[in-house]
Amino acid sequence: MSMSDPAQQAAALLADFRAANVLAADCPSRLVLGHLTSRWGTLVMIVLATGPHRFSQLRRSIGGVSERMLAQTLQQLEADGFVLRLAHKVVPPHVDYSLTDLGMEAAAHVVALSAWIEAKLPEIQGKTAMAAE
Amino acid sequence: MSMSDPAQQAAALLADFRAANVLAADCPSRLVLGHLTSRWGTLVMIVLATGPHRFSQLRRSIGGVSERMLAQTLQQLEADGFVLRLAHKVVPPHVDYSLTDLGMEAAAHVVALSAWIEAKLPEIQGKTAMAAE
DNA sequence: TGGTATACTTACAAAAATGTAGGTACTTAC
DNA sequence: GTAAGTACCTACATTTTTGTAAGTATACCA
Repeated sequence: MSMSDPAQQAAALLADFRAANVLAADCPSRLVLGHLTSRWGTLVMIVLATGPHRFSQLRRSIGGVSERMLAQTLQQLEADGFVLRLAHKVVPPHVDYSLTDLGMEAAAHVVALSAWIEAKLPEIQGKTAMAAE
Repeated sequence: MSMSDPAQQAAALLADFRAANVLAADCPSRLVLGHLTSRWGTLVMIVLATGPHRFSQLRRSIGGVSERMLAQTLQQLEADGFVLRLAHKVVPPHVDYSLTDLGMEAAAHVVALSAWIEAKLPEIQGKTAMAAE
């Protein structure tokens, strides 16, 4: 558990040469991965990949999100630079959400994963059989 | 909120022609997506994508996992047919975990996403600046 | 004889995520 | 004038997730 393990020392040393490593507990990439793979984050990216949406449009598109969670998720994705928020100064409010270039790249991966799952679901469920949860 | 909205009815109708849809709250694909994008599920897939591992080997490779969470995560992934568990009947126990063919396909997407994040982290952090959380 | 290692499971507790309900400010439709 | 729509925020309660510690059975090492 201490740093007397040579294998651990070598791993720590290697980490310095690597920009980021999701396997390291304290690597910032873990946070980003967390945002992109969060319960609602993934779905928001998938919907925005089809084009810009307004807040309530997103809410209606994503089955089960609450306003609170949608707002929170959008803020995280905006902070990471994946989502662009464009508020028109009118009343009632009108806000458009869209993907940045960075967001589009990220979304591509997320969309690919979810599309794969949707396509393979029958096969996956076949194997799962009666396993619960 | 009721089903009197024609747009919602159309969406519901369309869903019947689609095998699976992660945007629907009750679609089973959501569960699978959840397993693959869970905090530890993603990391397990990433490590297993590099080859078979034993339980404690996985535990050491993935910074921060507890035994409890690793065991639970592996069971989910096994139930979905992504991971194969091979227990040798010896004492002390020896169990090998590896990806099934299905698991390798799934892992490819997860690995692509995490690799992209690792590569783009500097750019992402640059945009994030001082945003917390 | 005691400590370490393997691969777990279980009970309990703490932490984190999420939902619910209410409020804001204003406008259009009925 | 009343209800609904817009895009949120805040407080509070509940649910879910996750961690911690202990236990299981056996064998190897000193």
